Amino acid sequence: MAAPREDGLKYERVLNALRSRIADGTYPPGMMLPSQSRLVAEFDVSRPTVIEALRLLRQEGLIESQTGRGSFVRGKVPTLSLERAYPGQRLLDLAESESLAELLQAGIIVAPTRVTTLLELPAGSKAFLRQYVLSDEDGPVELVSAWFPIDLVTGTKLTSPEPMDEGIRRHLYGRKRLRLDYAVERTLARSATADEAQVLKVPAGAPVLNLVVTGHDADGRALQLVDAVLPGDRHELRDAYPLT
Amino acid sequence: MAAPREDGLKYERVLNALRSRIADGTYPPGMMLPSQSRLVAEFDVSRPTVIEALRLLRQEGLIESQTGRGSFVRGKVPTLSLERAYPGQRLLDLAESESLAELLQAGIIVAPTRVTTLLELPAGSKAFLRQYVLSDEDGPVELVSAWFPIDLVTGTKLTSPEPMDEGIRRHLYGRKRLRLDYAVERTLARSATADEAQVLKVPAGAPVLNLVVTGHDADGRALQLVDAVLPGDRHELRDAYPLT
DNA sequence: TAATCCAACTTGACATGACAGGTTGGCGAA
DNA sequence: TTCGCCAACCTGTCATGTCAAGTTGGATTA
Repeated sequence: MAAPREDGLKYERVLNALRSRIADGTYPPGMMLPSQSRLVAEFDVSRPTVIEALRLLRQEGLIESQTGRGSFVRGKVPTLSLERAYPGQRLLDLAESESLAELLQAGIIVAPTRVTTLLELPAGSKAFLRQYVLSDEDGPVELVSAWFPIDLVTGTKLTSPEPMDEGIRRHLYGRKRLRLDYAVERTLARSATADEAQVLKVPAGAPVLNLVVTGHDADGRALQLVDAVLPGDRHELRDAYPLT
Repeated sequence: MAAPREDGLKYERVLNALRSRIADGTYPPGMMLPSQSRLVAEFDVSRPTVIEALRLLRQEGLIESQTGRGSFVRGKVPTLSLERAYPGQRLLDLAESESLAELLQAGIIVAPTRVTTLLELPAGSKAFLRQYVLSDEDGPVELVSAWFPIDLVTGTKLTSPEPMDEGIRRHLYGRKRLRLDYAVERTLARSATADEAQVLKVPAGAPVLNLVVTGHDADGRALQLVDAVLPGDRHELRDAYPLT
């Protein structure tokens, strides 16, 4: 009666089965799923287990349920969505695995006002900067600057120009007991600076999309700022999600 | 033992109580919540009910749970997040309640390529456009264009220049049985066109942030396109969310 | 024929009980 | 003193059963 721990969780088995039936068209959009009691019979699990699987499908936007009627397949949200919804989340992760990036500089320099403001540092103070460019086959597509308050990085491996062997987050937690808790993401359009234009190989003053993401600990203190600049006319951010 | 339907659901009572204790600092960030069994005793509900409340708190990013240890209060995500995560969702809603907006035009005109492509219409075809400007005390801040395929709006009240008395979505569903199922959102930076510059009162060619949101039905057909242009240097999109 | 009522389904909300497996702190042995 | 073991907690998962409430379609009635 208890739990077959080996081959995965029961609600996951139901979840995966239903998800793939939706994906391969066995249950086309608009169709009603088998009722909960029917699923109970088919998968030989209890109703709460079925309900858990349906809840997750609903959360993924794949189905919707109406009491008294049933659960129905929704249209296909072009995958991705959900987990990778926030571009900024990708950026914070990126600062950890900079595999395909070319490091431009790593060092302590005077931070621009925008950075000191968001990191809550005194104006004119210095901060640690790691900056790199991401490219695809057509050339540079993204200029990423990761800023850290100095007191966070002194005595850590962040200051060395070599790639990090462990993630930044784990590193900060190990050394300073600091954990990122939430992020604030700002999106704006502006003209490229001369430096940016040169690195990204766009005309000076060309419109660029600028993402500024700050990572905060549970007390609201800003621990990290990642600034991404991408050429506005050549790249766009795309995101898909279900409507309710 | 069954259900006091009148005064709200039990898991909601627990949820609200815990949420307000987190909000008012009774449970400060980092603190461990009372264990599930303690909450069962305090609220006089069953454990599944407590678990449901905790699940929702976790989903809101307010707490995090570790098996074997307990549930812990996370830092304050500056509210909003969650529901209002997608700027595009706001835009699709906006097209329904255009209270504070000034209507610039409403009519059928030849659609630009970008619009016909995304709405999957033949190049050069006409489409229905409703266009308005949103302003705040400093002047115009957003130029919004809502496009619809012609066959969707003929015979509906959408073509009249008066504000709609019922929402666009409900209207479409009532007349044509069409339901928006998911949205695709694109964010890019570009230079303002002459028209846009004039309406938004920015210099010609100034960088603008451009959101293009398409609403699709369950079959993937694009039913609606909303294009928002905002002056890049004066306004930014901001979003906050928990990190996991 | 048309309106009404009801039985059969369906989802949602809970209670109770049970076991698995991670975490922690204290106690006793080396 | 230090290491290792173990009992006490804690969350996660799952089964079984109950009741409420919305929906639907067919039988009954006016």
